[in-house]
Amino acid sequence: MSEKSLPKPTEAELQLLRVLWARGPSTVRDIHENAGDEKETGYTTTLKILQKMAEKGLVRRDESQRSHVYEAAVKAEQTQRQLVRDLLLRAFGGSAARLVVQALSEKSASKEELKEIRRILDEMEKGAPTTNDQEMNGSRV
Amino acid sequence: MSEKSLPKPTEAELQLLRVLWARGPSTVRDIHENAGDEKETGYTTTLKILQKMAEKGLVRRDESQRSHVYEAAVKAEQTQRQLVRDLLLRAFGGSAARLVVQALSEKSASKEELKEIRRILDEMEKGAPTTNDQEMNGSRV
DNA sequence: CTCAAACTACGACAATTGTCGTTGACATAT
DNA sequence: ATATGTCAACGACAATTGTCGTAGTTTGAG
Repeated sequence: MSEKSLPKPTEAELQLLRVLWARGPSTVRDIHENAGDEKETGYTTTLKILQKMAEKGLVRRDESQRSHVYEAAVKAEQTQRQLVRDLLLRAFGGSAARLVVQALSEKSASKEELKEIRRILDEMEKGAPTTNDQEMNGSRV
Repeated sequence: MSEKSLPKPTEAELQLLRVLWARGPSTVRDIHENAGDEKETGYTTTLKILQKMAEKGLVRRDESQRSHVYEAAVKAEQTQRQLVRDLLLRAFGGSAARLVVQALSEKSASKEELKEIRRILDEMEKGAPTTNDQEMNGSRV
């Protein structure tokens, strides 16, 4: 029922995953051109990282066309949860509350977001009493 | 007034920082013996990492004694904020709300924590409108 | 005084990551 | 059909990280 926890993506890998999550299946060139915010890097660099990711199982590759088409093999929410859990244990001693505080301390505290978070808290107290493994939302990263 | 954003600590470094935050200034041996939850590692490994951290400015070293005494040069909250900001940008497109949702989805959602978070939300909407640089709590990580 | 234990410093090493350059296969426009 | 451009696949490489082993020094016990 659940994929056996794939390796934590590295920074460069995560950047490419973000492109794939946003665009859906794409060619290397498309990924490369859409990934280049931070630092400009060569085409073959992107290619190689994608190949590594395919080996690791982070992406799937369709080789039926000359230009291979890559697709994310992990869901955004799944990966985000993995990263948050990691940070939670590694830096916050498992206290979600502390992590949330720091997250909210980041300028981001827009009124809409605060409202959204309250809504989620409400749902949370009502709905799932203990664990919650639901999938909940839909894409957009 | 503000330290010029030191490098993001690596995993091993963060583990040692956690010990320093919890214990205060300590000798290498103390740090080594208290850090060894996950994986057992040699004494010199811990020593070397601390030396690297001193070079980077993550810790301060008191060499006045034969057994040098190390002390965290970065505050827990400061580092946590840095890590959260990093994750926020890197994996959540800057949306704190989404990060919070994932954080809360981690089993950790104890009633006390939820309550605590609500309290913080309240304070947040009332008090500091924009930034908040207060120190707020006391150690324990 | 002598010898063992504890400590720091230093160098070596494998693994990982990100980055390119080159090569050879294809495709396409002229 | 030839030349130009695109693409995947390698191999090479520097930098970083975590891990030890060893050497040399200092401390302290007997």
